[in-house]
Amino acid sequence: MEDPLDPLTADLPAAKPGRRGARMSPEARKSDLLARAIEYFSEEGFDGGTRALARRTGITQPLIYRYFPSKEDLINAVYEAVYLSQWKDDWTAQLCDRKVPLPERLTDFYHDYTRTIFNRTWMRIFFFAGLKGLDINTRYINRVISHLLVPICRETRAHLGLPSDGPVTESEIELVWVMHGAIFYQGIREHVYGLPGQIDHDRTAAVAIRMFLAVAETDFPAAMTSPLTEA
Amino acid sequence: MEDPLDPLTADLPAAKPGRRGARMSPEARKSDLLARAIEYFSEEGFDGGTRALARRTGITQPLIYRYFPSKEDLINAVYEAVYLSQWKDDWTAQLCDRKVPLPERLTDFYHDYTRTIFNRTWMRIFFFAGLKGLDINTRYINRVISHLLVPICRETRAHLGLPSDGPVTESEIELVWVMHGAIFYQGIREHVYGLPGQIDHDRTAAVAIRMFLAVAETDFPAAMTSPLTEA
DNA sequence: GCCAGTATTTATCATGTGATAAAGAAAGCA
DNA sequence: TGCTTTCTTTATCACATGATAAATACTGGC
Repeated sequence: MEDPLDPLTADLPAAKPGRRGARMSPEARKSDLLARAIEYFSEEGFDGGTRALARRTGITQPLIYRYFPSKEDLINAVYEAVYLSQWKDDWTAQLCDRKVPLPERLTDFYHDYTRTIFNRTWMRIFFFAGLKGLDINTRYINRVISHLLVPICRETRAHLGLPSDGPVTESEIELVWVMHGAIFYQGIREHVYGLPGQIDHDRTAAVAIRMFLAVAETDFPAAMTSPLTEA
Repeated sequence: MEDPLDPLTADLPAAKPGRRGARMSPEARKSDLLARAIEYFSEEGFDGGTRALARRTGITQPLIYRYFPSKEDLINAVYEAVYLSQWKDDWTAQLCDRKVPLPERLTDFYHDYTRTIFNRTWMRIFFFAGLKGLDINTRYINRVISHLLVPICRETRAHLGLPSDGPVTESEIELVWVMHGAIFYQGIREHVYGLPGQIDHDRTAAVAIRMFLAVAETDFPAAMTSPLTEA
């Protein structure tokens, strides 16, 4: 049930440390509750009840409302902890560091990135939120596009010796989506479908990157002047 | 809210045809209710209430229980209609028809396949079920592996002139997953993330197929003798 | 036109939900 | 020790849920 690879919930005691409701400082209680909520909502979805969450946390249900005014506020705190606070601005910088060859940059980036997002809580909450149409999901995707995919397009142009001044087109982004989707889908298989996770992510990501670079060489020139709208 | 591309829910009247509860034959009522349930659960998930479903269908809530003994039975009927009954055995045959060149077979297959699954109801219910850990999801994935991915592996071997007798390895399947995931991910972007669907699926699938075939040429020989377990 | 059959509704139950108010219990400080 | 603070629980509300039983209203056959 618990994912040892997830830094947000990894250090939680198995079930209940001592007896119920052992008095804690507000900060400790709140952060423990938040970690439990991340774990719990990633299993049950946001329709999971506050009573079951309280039981898991080792407190009574009304106590939740002392630390979070409403269930919605608690859910927002979960988003904040799982997505916003785990995003690294380094990723964009890393992708754009032309002192390193692009294939290596992509390999390094996806190594880092998948280590952040390929865990049960991140993946599952992401899809629970997506299905509910919560804006956090849309905003995250837009961030992926603007901070990761578009830079990759620009770096790919440079890598291929193409003129890099014009705006990045939808067609170029679409090519990057193919690579990105192929890699991301591994996490879906493992954590959403629940397939046994014996995939070598780095190795498979390397394949997807090679695939992308091979096709980009032939397709990017045309994609740059695509009739589709810009991004 | 409604998806004109989904044959299962396409011919539903806008909201309520006449007044509430206009008497219908059991067959007509049941099939209408099922179609509404597919549409409704694909929006709200399986935690959606029976009262809201009844309102959408234009009947009262207890009437649902005349046609389906429990909510669970209704959900099972939804699975049956969306997944089991829409699977085409032709797909495997089509993939294995060596009279046609493999790239063309893959293109044709993914054209058909994505026309079946790239709609709001199919995609969303698939993920609702996956997150709930319902076995229908696992069974479907296993079917995809055995009836689609493994055959593609065998056909790829033949296409490349490799010996095709040994068992298909996990490494080979992993390479096919990269292609399959890249294509499938388009549907996720459109229907789960809710991004505006201006993607040319056939065109992007063609890119993924080319990527796969290019990498397969260099990677399949080694993958065939991978140290990983067989499938 | 009436009556039997059945599709549909109204009324209701037991349970579960998010949330609130008041009572209790543990800690810090004089 | 006693008092104040505040962390935690008990008791409870209003409402929603899946499901059942009885009453109603429509339809077809005679």
